Amino acid sequence: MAERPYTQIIAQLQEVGLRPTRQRMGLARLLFDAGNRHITAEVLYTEAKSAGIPVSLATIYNTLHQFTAAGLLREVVVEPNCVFFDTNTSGHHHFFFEETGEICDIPANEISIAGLPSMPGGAILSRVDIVVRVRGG
Amino acid sequence: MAERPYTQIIAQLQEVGLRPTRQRMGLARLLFDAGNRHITAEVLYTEAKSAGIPVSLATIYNTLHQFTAAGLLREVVVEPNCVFFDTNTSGHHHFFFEETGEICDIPANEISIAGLPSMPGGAILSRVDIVVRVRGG
DNA sequence: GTGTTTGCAAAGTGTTTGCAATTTA
DNA sequence: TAAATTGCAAACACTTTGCAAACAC
Repeated sequence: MAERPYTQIIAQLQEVGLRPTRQRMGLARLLFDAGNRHITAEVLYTEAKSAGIPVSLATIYNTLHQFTAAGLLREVVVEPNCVFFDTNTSGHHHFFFEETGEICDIPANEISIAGLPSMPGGAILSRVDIVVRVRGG
Repeated sequence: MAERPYTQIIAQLQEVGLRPTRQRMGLARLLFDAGNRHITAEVLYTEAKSAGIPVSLATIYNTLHQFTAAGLLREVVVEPNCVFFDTNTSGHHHFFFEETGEICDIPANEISIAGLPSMPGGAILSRVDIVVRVRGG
């Protein structure tokens, strides 16, 4: 996969109101230039280190939350103490492999909800998360 | 609501292979004698204290996990650092109120999945969790 | 220059563990 | 009495915070 030009990464960050700092650009490249990813803070930190991006764990957390708030990432929580950040922010759902603790996307056309429940008085639908938990495979 | 006789609580615990200790019986009463509940470890600890059940937080965690393993409870994880234990273990789903951090049951007949995805090679379906996230209400 | 971002190390949160004392059967 | 259970306090993993130095504009 060819690297995106820096100008494009800079534009992506500026569009959501984030200054294109060295750390954010490096992390954006790791996150968004390799197809859909489901990554934890620790793993991203390790990857950043091996990629030679000078960054601290605190900044990893800051950046992941800023990217999430900006709509570049989606947070996926399946198990206690296991938070993934998903680079696919479009409506889709996940398989969760109970043995390995990993998740993967369910193709959008392979699942849907029949009959959304009526919202409890006055509530507004925000999002529907479906997790299909599987063993083995 | 009339209290269940102790014999019934003892039987319930023995059925799943747990010794009916003072702590487990007290917690079982708090958990199961008040309809469907979605409770956190901390809240159960507080309730146990006010109910005069002599119990430590470590035992709360042990007991919740033992009850879950025994099928008396179901663990529901929606947000990082927010684990609920649900006394309703039959197949059903949840609303999550983003502002208050609370959850509540979705009546079973009000939601269902159209078209389960094909399992990734060799995997066996364990469970499907649906969380309908709402704001306000 | 001014305001934002970063890194460090410390603090925080929720949960688990090790082990001696207690309780159950 | 033997085995299971409990409580305490310490350890733990993960995440957040405070503040000074570095950086972007």
